[in-house]
Amino acid sequence: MARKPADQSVNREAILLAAADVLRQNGYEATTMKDIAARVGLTAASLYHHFKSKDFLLLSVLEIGLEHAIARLEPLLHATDLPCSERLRRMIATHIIEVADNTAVGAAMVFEIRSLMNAKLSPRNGLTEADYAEFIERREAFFRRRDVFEGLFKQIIRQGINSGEFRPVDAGIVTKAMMGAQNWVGVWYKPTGRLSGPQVAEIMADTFIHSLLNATPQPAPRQETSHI
Amino acid sequence: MARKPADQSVNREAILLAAADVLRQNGYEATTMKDIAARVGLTAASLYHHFKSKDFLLLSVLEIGLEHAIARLEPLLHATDLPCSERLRRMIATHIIEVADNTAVGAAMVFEIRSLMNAKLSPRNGLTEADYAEFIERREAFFRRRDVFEGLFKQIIRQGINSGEFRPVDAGIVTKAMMGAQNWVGVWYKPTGRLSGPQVAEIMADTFIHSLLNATPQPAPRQETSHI
DNA sequence: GCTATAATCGAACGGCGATTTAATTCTATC
DNA sequence: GATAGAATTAAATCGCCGTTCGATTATAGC
Repeated sequence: MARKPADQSVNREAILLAAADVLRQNGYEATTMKDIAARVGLTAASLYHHFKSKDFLLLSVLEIGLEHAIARLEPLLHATDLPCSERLRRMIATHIIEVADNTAVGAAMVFEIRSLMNAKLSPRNGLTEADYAEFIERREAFFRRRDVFEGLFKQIIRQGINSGEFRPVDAGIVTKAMMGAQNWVGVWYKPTGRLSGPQVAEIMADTFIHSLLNATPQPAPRQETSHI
Repeated sequence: MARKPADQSVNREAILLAAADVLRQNGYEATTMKDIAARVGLTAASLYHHFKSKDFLLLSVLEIGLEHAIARLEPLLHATDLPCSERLRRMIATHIIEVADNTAVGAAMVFEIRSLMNAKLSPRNGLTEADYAEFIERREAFFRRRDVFEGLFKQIIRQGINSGEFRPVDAGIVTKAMMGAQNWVGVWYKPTGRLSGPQVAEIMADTFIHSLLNATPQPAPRQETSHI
């Protein structure tokens, strides 16, 4: 009957951050409400004051992560004073730095989407009809936004191809390759590793830009051709 | 007390294939022994005749998938009559075709490694001390083999750089990018999609090869530089 | 201070899933 | 055709997890 004497009021955002972190380590199914609650000094029951269910909590985590990522990338896409290659380079680098910096949200984006799709909820159980409808709606909105996110990269690639700056490639597949490489960073990157986040970002961005440029670029590339 | 009149004797391999398939759809934690058993017309209890535990089952799935992949790639690495670019191209394409063809094993490789690491087993519970030791040992062997797999790609990149065929890049990071892009195929690829597995494989392989080649390649690239 | 509301808690409920057990059926071999 | 071992099963165990509920405490506005 007693209650924790600690400071009250853990806000929604703190819970979401903690959840993202636990989720990255354990995955949705293996993560218990107790785990998440413990990270913010609460009990599992308390979480239900902030979120309707575990599914809604996962959904919220993914939503803020995705919106954050889109918000950072969109301005870069529209920096029309820069050539496509430079815009794309910055987009890739920006996102990778973000993923390396906050692997929680990044990795969650990779791994937990399947859990979201398989979310086994039905109007029965506790959930209200309205709650069920809300979940379905928000989940579909999320997938639409994910397509938007991917579209940011696809757009700039197409633009570069049309302007002749990039060689003609299948923009869809190249985009998928980028997504995979970028997402994967959240899985293997460790802050204690050989390279920093920005360093990794630069190398990867360079790799993809190089794969898109024509064989005869305008500015001479600074590079030795041969060395033992 | 009765028993299924169906054909008896479901062999180990059939179970592993079924498990890989269910695993890809649901993930390790969300997959029940009952799910796997149902795919091969058995009950959950029957699986324990073939595997010591769910953890061992997962481990076995990953082991065969990885060995299969390595076996297909190793010959290509050692085809020294071909230039590095061609060898790498074939390695990438081969693996992507494999992943697209058998998304089960491919996706499992991506997703379930975390479950493997977090496998919450201890000598207590049912597990024997010996069983526990065996699991730990096999798991570490698996991770070593995974490094070998990744090393196949890293090696050929380094070789190409040393021979001057590839431009100097950070082989480690480029390899990670390849791993991410390749693994990701198992997540988004659908046989009913716009492109076939081999088509996807060719485009992706081309993308990465292009990112490695020097600006002045020996054979003239066949490509229009500009088009409206 | 009083009251409404927000935030939290302990405890209990209900279900499900991994695993065990003991029994049953198949299959091959002698 | 008896027997041993392999393969399978139903049923029970045991623990955990999501969720609910009623009660308790903090906080803010009056």
